[in-house]
Amino acid sequence: MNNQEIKILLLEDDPNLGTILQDHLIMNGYKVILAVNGVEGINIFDRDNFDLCLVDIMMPKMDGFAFVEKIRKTNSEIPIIFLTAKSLKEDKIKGFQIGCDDYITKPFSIEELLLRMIALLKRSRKSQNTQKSVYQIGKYKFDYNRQVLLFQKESHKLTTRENELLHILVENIGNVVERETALREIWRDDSFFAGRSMDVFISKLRKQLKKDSSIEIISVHGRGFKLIVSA
Amino acid sequence: MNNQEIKILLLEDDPNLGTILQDHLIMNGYKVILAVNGVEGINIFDRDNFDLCLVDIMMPKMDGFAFVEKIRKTNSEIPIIFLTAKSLKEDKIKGFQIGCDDYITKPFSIEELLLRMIALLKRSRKSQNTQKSVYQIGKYKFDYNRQVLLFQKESHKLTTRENELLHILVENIGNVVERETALREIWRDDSFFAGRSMDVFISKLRKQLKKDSSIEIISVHGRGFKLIVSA
DNA sequence: AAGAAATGTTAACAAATGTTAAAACTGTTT
DNA sequence: AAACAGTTTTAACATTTGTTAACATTTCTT
Repeated sequence: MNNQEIKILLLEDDPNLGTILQDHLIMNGYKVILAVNGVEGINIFDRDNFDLCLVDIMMPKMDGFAFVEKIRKTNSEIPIIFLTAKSLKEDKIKGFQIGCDDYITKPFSIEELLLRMIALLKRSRKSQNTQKSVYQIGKYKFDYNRQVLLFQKESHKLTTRENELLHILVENIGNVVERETALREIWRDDSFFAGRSMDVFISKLRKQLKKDSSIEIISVHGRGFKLIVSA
Repeated sequence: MNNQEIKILLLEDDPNLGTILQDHLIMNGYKVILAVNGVEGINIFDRDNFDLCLVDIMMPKMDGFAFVEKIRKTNSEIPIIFLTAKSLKEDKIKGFQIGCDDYITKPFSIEELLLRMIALLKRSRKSQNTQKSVYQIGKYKFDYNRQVLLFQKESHKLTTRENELLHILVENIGNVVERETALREIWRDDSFFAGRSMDVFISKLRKQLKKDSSIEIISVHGRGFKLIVSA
């Protein structure tokens, strides 16, 4: 799939920022429709088929939250990135995030926005594929879709976090998974506490993979973790 | 590695679908050999060196599973994508997946197939990189991936910094590693203090390599360090 | 030879990670 | 609404790792 086919709905009431963003995104190969408030956004959204929404929260007539609330009723899948002013409480945004969502605080660089868009699009495309993915990890089998870890004949259920974390590790087997990358992808939040939470799950995974001593989750100080399976 | 070098064995008994797939894949730069059943597949597979197999499950003479079972006996690494009819139980396929495998349900788009192929090829190439990282340093063995230093039967864990520093030294064994090079690569910072930190780790490595007196980390005043193993 | 700069070494401290358990949260049942 | 079972987060404490400071020694410069 190519960028040229990806259609973005951009909701931004500030005409300056709006057109600048639109220009940059178009330069990067996306199709972008700009709406200046929630009401207009809804109309446009219903008439077309978008792959991603960029939504400013503070807008006249209908704000970002109201907009998202509306479209979520008919479409629970489309990834949304909120554009927020710094002042806004993070709590509120987090409460609003559903499924494939993320948020980014103004002012932000266009590069950062692009990175997050790519991550979200990749993820949402993945989730469309109902199939896929049994991995061999040493003597274990890991079934990502079913969230189970198999050792010989014994199967063990993984929790959501365990499953996601093991998935990102195994997808990058032999390579370092940066803390920040994992936190962004799984926790959508790279705060201090999210980081500690991740450490807890690393510890849990290590326990669950203990039956094969050739498997190790190595911590790379200051960067992250890497999963290795030695010969 | 380039697409032009990637050789694919395609097993598909339906001549229509078979040649369509072959054409599309060739247009995308792959080399593709088409076989119409398992028996023929085995013969071709044994005579050549493929990077990926696309295997239809339902085939006359020898079906996809039987084919894979055969080739897995001699080659446990090559990635395989099963092409399956919708009716088939997912259980059976999943049970079959080992290591770098995936499957895709007919009908599928060529784009989706290409995406999965790329993902698998990337992963299998990575797992190749994972393996070669053990260096002999005098009487020691140094395993960069596992971050361990082995002397006779005793293994000693290295910290991340020790590991990185020893790695850059051993990769340039006999040659000077410039201070600045190491600092930029490992510390990502060539300030005064980072430099002192590096000196500390050089000191630590010297201690850990003391058991073999033919190993030396020589300091080259004003430039950096070099690792040498005499005789 | 004397002073300056670079390196060697050790130890104190700061920061990151490992681990366990309690608290908070979620969804479900009663 | 209370009780619950399962999951995740937060807190606390232990341990490991990395940085900085201090002082010793070596090397270079003049």
